[in-house]
Amino acid sequence: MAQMGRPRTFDRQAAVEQAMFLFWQQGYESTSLSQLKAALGGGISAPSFYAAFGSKEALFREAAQCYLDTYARVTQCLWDDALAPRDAVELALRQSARMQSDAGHPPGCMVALGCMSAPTAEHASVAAPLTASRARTRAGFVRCVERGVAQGQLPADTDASALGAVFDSFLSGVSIMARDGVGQAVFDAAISQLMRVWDAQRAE
Amino acid sequence: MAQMGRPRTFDRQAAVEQAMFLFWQQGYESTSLSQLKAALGGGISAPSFYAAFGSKEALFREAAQCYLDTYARVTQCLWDDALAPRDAVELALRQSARMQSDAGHPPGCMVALGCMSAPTAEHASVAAPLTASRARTRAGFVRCVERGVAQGQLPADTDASALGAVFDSFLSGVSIMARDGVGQAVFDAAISQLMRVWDAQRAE
DNA sequence: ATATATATATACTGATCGGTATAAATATAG
DNA sequence: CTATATTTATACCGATCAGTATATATATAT
Repeated sequence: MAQMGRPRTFDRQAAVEQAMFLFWQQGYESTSLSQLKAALGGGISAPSFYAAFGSKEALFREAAQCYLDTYARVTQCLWDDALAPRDAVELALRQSARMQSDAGHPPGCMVALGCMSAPTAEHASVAAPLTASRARTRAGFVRCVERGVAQGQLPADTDASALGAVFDSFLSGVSIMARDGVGQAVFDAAISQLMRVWDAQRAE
Repeated sequence: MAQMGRPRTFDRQAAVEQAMFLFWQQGYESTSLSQLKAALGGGISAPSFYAAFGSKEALFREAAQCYLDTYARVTQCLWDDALAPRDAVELALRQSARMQSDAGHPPGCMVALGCMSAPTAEHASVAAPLTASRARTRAGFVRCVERGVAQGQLPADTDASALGAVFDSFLSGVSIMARDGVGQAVFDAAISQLMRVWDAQRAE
């Protein structure tokens, strides 16, 4: 049977997505309830907001999870053992750089930029899911390097955490460059250069 | 002759530095006047604040300039023609990564993290000096690559903007990793790996 | 001493912050 | 129909936001 009570007049999931775009653009603390209420569902009232989402913090958590379930999937290939590890790294970099440069949403990656989303001590815990996601991606790069070693494509004395950090730091930096208006073509050419770090390690 | 009128009871330059640390940690929008008043000179009143600095925005500009004149100098070597271009790039990376990891101030780089310091449209212009500094550093990396080409250390068909973007994006990413607690030793090892991008380009 | 200049302390401003109390509107369940 | 469940609209809450008016304190200039 369907839901009892008066039905809401806006699409809840669409509203979460609109909130995600606002938080993606401005971060948690700099996005006000007024902005959210004005944007969600074309404008909703305060009681509708709290009835639907509970609080600003709860909505941010939903919006962050929405991002992780969609846009953030571009780096999921780092955990795909069916891919050669070098291919997985390159694919993650290219897919993420392309996503971050796409029109239709704020530039950069909400997870990377989220390290400044809730910078005061008071709200630090709000951005914890984003912090965890950054750690996961970092571990994914390291894991690919370790797979490269295990499969004999990289020498046994390879410093996996250092090589993983090279790829991860580059990718985090793409968010800042994308915010500054650097375009996708530059990222693609840069990734081609960056992959030589892997190949140089291999040749030794 | 000395200053007329009642002397202020706090060190103005020290207060600018304390404000710089707060803005560095939290960004422009997330740092409140209450926090600034409580921190500056061990606690000052609102009229003292406005008499000394004019406004929150004016103080941020001073704090940003203070950063640019001190901590941000680590990348100045990118413009030093007395250095071999490859050495200049490596020195900028190592000096910046070390500075960003230093205790005694917030982790990461205020310029890089400043891309989320004033994320709303209302205050976007406040962070303009930081945006300009990022563009300058980016141009510095490209310039070093171009010097490498001009001096015959890199082939003539080198894509300077792509290679420059590799170094710049990596360095921007260091700010995010430093915020996440990654230590300086990892950065140093990563930089050694990253410099192979230059060497691989040279070998062709 | 008086005038001038600057900084201070106390108190306050309107606007916005995130969030809520109350009650009317609109659906289903029986 | 009535009872129940849920969303809505209007109005409001105390707290904090960045910033200021007024008057007092403390220095130099003459």
